[in-house]
Amino acid sequence: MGRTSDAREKILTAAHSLIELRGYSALGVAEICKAAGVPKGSFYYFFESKEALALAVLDEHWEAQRSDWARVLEEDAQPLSRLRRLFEETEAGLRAGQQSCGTVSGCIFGNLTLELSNQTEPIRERLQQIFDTQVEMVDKVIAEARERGEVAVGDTREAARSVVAQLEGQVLFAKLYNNTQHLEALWDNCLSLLSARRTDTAAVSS
Amino acid sequence: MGRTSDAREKILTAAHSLIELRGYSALGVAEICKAAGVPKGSFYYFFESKEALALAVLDEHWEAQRSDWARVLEEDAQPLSRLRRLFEETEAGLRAGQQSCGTVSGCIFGNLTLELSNQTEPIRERLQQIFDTQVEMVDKVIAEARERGEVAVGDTREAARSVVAQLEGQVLFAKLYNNTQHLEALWDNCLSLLSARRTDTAAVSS
DNA sequence: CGCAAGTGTACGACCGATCGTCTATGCCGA
DNA sequence: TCGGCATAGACGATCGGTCGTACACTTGCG
Repeated sequence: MGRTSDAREKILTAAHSLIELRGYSALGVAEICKAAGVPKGSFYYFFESKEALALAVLDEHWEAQRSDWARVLEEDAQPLSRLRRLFEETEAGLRAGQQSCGTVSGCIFGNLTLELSNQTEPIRERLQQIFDTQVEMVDKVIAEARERGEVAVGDTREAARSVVAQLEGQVLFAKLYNNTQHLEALWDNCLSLLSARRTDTAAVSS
Repeated sequence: MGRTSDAREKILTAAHSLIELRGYSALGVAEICKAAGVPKGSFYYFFESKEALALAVLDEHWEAQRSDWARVLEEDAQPLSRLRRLFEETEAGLRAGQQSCGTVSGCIFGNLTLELSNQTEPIRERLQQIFDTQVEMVDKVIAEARERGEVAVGDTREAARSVVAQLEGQVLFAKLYNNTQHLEALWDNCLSLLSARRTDTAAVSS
């Protein structure tokens, strides 16, 4: 018997945009079903629980975003160029989202991290895996750039973590002010984070 | 005059730690009252609504944090030294919170920003004011450092925003991994963000 | 000084709505 | 007719919020 209903996909799609827009806890199953045009009674046929839906949304969206990131970061170009393109595409994506729904919804992974990582262990674990992979993807590019002598960082992993942290922090601001303008600083800041430190830091050590 | 009660303060205290721990939407008024040891019926005598409580918690916590920041940032020391102390104290505060409740609760402002800034306009406005002030306080120190020739940034305001963004991003990671270790990178990253950019960026411009 | 009226504080019970979840059953293709 | 996909409806619990009232304390009159 093949599947005869696309209800699961409709729920996933609706849940994705609603969670992005309104978060997880403030969202009801009934509201998701209504937005998806699926009877509420069907929800628990397709998903074990509301939490299972959240995990499915995370998986689906991460799979899409990961392939986007991979496409950009594994291009045939200079490593730093690829990194720059990543920021440009991220910024463009957030702008597009703002255009379509009037509001900067931010990064769904960051949003759910701050909302749920201390609430449910399964979601925290999934988010950890996602950010681990994000950092690792950036790490590889930074390491490549370092081999070519384009950046001079000690610990590429830590540098990658800082770059992703900067990204999440700026996206937080973009959401708070509903303004994508400051995201333009991302690339410059990334370059700064990857620059060799000036050695006069001893002047301000305690 | 009628009876006096410390219920309002008890509610504020309990709400503060519970919101920090579990967020806003997932939290019920009844749960807050139970933790505070205050009858639920009293809640709406002291607060107009759950949202008004959240605003009061934000105000109270920001007032405390702002005086902490002011104390550190207006010390009689080199500007960069003061900035460094700010990070050290922030890290220490997060560590202390982790010790006391077993979990890194992160920054309550960042948490509520991602959870609520697209939900309720009053809370968004308050959070905007808070982060505006945070950025401004950092801005002043950076400007001072620039006057002394210790950093070479173009737009001190934008630099301050990036520093605060880096802070929020790293705190997000600390919460996600329940690990304050990586917060040690904050000071180095701050220095990087405030360093003059190497001028070979043209090599990777598109 | 004593005591009741008046005033504002504090609170338990309860509201309709909605929460996430489940079970009994309809329905359709094979 | 049969089997399993899909659904309607309702479950108990909890949601944010309201309301009537008992209490504590001041005040003013006798």
